[in-house]
Amino acid sequence: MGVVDGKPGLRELKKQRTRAAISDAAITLFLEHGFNQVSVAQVAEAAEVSKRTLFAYFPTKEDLVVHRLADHETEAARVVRARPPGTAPLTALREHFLTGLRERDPISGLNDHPQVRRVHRMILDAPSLVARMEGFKTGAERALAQALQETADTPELTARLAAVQIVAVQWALAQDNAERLAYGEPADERYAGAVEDAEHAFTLLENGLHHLTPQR
Amino acid sequence: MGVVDGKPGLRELKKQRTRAAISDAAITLFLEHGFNQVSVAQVAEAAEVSKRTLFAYFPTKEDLVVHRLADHETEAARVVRARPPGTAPLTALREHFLTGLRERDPISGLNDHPQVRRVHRMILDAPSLVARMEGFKTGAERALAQALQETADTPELTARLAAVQIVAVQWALAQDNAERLAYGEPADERYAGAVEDAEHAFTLLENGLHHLTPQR
DNA sequence: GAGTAAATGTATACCAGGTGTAGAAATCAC
DNA sequence: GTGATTTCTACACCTGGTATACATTTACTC
Repeated sequence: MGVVDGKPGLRELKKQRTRAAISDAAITLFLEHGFNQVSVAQVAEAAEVSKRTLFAYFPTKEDLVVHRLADHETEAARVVRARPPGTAPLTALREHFLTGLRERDPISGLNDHPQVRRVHRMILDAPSLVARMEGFKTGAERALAQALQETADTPELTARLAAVQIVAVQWALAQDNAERLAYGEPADERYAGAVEDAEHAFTLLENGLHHLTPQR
Repeated sequence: MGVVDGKPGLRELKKQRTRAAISDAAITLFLEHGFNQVSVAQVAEAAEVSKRTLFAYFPTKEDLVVHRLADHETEAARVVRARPPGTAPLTALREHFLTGLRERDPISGLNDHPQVRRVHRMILDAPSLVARMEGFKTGAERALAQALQETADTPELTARLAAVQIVAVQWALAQDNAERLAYGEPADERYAGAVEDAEHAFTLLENGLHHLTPQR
């Protein structure tokens, strides 16, 4: 029953294999023809599995894509929890984001490998997938809020407010990078600007928006 | 063709009437039995219209509900654009939000009329409707970013970052209020706390998160 | 006021995502 | 092996949404 079972068993093994086969078939087909252009029946056929079985492994068509990104949902929360003692949450998060940029982590929007870009394009072209990504943000907010509350001794409301701000900003930064890469800018060329933007964004988070001038 | 036409015409009139009939039938049925428990065919029948006609007026089932909230998508942007000269965007938005609380605007989450609460419950119970609301947030962010950029002489990135933070915070405040009301707290009783929370949130937006202690 | 083009509504059939059911087949424990 | 349990499958079905082809209504022109 547990995730890591002492007795893998033939059953568990086949399950994992089937799951991987379905997921692989799905990604391959989706990348080739587009998410909306491929039916779940086609995916099931390609994976040599019945439609019903497919839905036993992935409750919705969208899950065939997004299950691979599930880990990222709690990433910010984990970073906050794992920060070294004496470090402010925002500092740890900024450091982590900058590391992501440096390593071209796809989540930072700064990875221009064709594979990654094709995945990105596939998601943007399918409204239902975009909606699921939005849902991810909500999950990330909740997890981060809890992490802040528990590890930074922050009141519930403040934790929630901080969490939604942070998640929104990180998301915006990543989207901005991805958008520029989609326009053809190479990642290495964008890197310096991405770092600058990230620094600016985290500074804004720390110091607030009072610089917004009243000028009209 | 224009929204306000000198010649309403019988055609236009009937169209509006049909549209209203469909929308009313939908809301009534959805509130009574739940969004997912009512099929569009039932709505069409209740409105004495064919299914195809229904979809000519509302492109998706969700639109039967959310078309009534479409105005709110650009509300924050309008507030920023309409602020008196010499006023900071955040000041205008805070003022507007507080006014919403005072007037128990449903968008502030502080309206406990049974109708409003039932609508709220209906939305929360239907994942596809929740997803649509998330989409609203995205639209609100975009509109607000543009308003900030155009009226506050803010760089594009800063405007976007500020916009996502502001929208996220307002949404969180409203959700928090709505949640408490859903738990039975009367709006009048919650009012003072809601104002306090809003003030706190906007202060946080203005002054930043540097108060988040590193304490572990 | 009659005739006609355009817009609107309808019936019907269809596609895709997703579920319920009952039973076949594989796996496991003994 | 045998029996119980899980997993898979085939099949039928429901619902949201679209395509087509046709009927009806409205509005404009003369």
